[in-house]
Amino acid sequence: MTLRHAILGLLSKWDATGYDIKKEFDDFMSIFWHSHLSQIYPELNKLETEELVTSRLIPQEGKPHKKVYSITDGGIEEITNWVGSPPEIPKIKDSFLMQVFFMDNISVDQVIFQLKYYQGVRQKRLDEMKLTVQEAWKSIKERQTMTPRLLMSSAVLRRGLEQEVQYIKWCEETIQLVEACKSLWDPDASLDSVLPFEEAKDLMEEYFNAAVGLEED
Amino acid sequence: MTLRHAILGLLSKWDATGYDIKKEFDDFMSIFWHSHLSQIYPELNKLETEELVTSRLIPQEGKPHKKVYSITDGGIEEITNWVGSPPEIPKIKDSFLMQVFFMDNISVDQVIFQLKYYQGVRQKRLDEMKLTVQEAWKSIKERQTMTPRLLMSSAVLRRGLEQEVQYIKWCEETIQLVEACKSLWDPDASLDSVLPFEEAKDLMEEYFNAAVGLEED
DNA sequence: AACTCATATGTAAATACTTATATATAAATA
DNA sequence: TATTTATATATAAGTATTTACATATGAGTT
Repeated sequence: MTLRHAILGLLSKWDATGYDIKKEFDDFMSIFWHSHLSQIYPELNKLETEELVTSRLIPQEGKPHKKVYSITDGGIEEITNWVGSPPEIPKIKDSFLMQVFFMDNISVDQVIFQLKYYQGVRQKRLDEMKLTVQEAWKSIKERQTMTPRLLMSSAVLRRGLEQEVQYIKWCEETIQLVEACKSLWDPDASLDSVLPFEEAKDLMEEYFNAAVGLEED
Repeated sequence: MTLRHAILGLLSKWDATGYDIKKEFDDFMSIFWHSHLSQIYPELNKLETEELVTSRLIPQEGKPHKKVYSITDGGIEEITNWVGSPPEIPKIKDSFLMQVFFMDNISVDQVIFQLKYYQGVRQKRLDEMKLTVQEAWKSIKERQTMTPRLLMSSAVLRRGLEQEVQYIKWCEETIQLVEACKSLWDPDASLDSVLPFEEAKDLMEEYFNAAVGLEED
């Protein structure tokens, strides 16, 4: 039921085609949503039969015709109600964290490789996002205006950015921890090469305290 | 295709019933995964026909019988391959961030209310998680042993914790920003009560820099 | 005494989402 | 020149997920 609100929310800002909506999803909104055209088009149809949106056909030369959707008063009411309704904690599906959770099944070197690889992928994403922010920031300064709309989308953008920054930092610190605890993986290690528990404990405490105070007694 | 890996991963640690797996999902694994029993049972059946797991019936007195699943060599191979396969950035669906994105449709007071409410919900979740960590930590110190398995699940746990901490901090700082920019919402405000652009710009810059350096020129 | 919760396994139906296919043209790239 | 990409809409088929239903018992709560 959230896809309809993603669509209505966008149409409360501008008129748009299904294709436009998809581009918006893939661009800025990818921080918190995604969807395929094959899901967007039927949803727009449903919204039209429910009279939350209306459409008009716009013929184009050389390109396929456009079906431009506009929001109705009913649609505005629906999206406004939803935005003000009690928020829920989204149920996460993070397949990489799941891989990490089961990484005791592979070698330390593989673990470190996976973490480094993922860190790189996230870094690339962060770099792209930073470019977007800088462009947006430039145009805001040129226009010399600040609006609630800009404010709220900036809040979302900051959340997206800091999420990337923090994931990268987590990768880094986890690589360090695993590197320091390497000998735990080796069952054939001689006793003096095995990590003593006290040392592991200290490393872990440091690792946790870098992110959250555990205030334990 | 990830549910099967969640199940196989768990069965690579211990034998379990579908019911046990569901509890594990709802408990520790909720940081990165969730699923319903009505999806877990059919998936276990599929895994059995593919010979990645085997099952045996265990009758119980007073309670329904148990169907305990064990992983096979084929299952171990499958999960090991998957854990070592190239990780992908999960596509996020965060309906709260979407609500925030469209919050220019409601009043400032409602915006602040929504943010405060969500912060509270997240805080409650963090408090629960902290309790779990403290218990786990106590038992680790009692057992005086550290293993790759414990290490990797600790890494996931830390990620979960810091995610909560950061979301709470984001709520706090966003509330402050919105509070400071309140006058933007009021179209009837007299000119001198409207937030000047320069002031808004400074507030925004501070807001972004608290999380990420934008290194702009 | 009636209701809810935890244990335990399942099926059925409905919804949501992904992947593949179909059509049509212009522009850009290999 | 052939392929890919972008524009634009749409359907079909398959997979994944959620919600509802069905059954059974013991323990705890209202």
